[in-house]
Amino acid sequence: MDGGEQVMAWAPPSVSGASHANCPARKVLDNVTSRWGVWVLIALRGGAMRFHELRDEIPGVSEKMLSSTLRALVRDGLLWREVEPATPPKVTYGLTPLGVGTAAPLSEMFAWLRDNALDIRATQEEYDKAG
Amino acid sequence: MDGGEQVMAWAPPSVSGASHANCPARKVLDNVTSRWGVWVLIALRGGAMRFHELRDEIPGVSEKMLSSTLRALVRDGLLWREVEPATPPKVTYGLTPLGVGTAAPLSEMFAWLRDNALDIRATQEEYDKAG
DNA sequence: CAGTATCCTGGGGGATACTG
DNA sequence: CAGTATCCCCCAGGATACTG
Repeated sequence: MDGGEQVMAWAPPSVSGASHANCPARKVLDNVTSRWGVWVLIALRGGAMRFHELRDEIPGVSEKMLSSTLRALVRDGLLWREVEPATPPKVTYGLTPLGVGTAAPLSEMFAWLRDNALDIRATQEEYDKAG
Repeated sequence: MDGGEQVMAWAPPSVSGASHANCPARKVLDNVTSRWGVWVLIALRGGAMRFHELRDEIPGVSEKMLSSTLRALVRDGLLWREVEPATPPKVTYGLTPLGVGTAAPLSEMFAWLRDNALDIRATQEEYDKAG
């Protein structure tokens, strides 16, 4: 995808208790929290899906972006990809154990946000009014 | 920030069990999972911080991006902002209850990724080798 | 069906300078 | 200290077309 890797030996002082000394997880986090990565992970919690099923399930995603998002997540080991040789071809994507552990808190966070949508709206309007 | 709002009345069929019918949380999710939003939320779990403390705590962030990230998260109600009138000025940011509930799973996910960093690296190299 | 290939644009985001 | 203002670049990502 890039080849430049860029592990970013960032060694932060501490980052408030989290203490993530060396951080190769950073790039992965970027993939996970990428525009479409979030939705792919959440969507696949319901079970493995095929390419076009995912596309149809995730509103607004283009095939190009879905494709590259999937590739990145497979590379990170969060997703598996299975090709069934046939015509027409049949390709299935699903969460690996690593992906399950990642998707779970993500889904939890999304649910939290969704459940508090009304509060959020209110706060936003307040903020905009009182600019 | 934009004024265009764009609530995206997306009404997806289901998105695998999550069933997030209407989704104003989407924009918020974008803010949360934005390049720097993640790190701000995680950093503030350790307690409230001042602007420059945050800047120093989050490697690579520019003041411009930190500023706009903070503004967005305050607007969403995930952060509070307190100004202590003085010279020099003193401004503090912290997690609201809403922010705590958001940052918790986020932090959990990050920890999971960090704990599995070695597996991830291995999978990536495997992937790259086997093109 | 499951993708690539190609072209193109908007705005995310860095660098720098300035202000209350 | 805590930001804004300005300039500008780059690439994430959309549209469209094509292939095994």
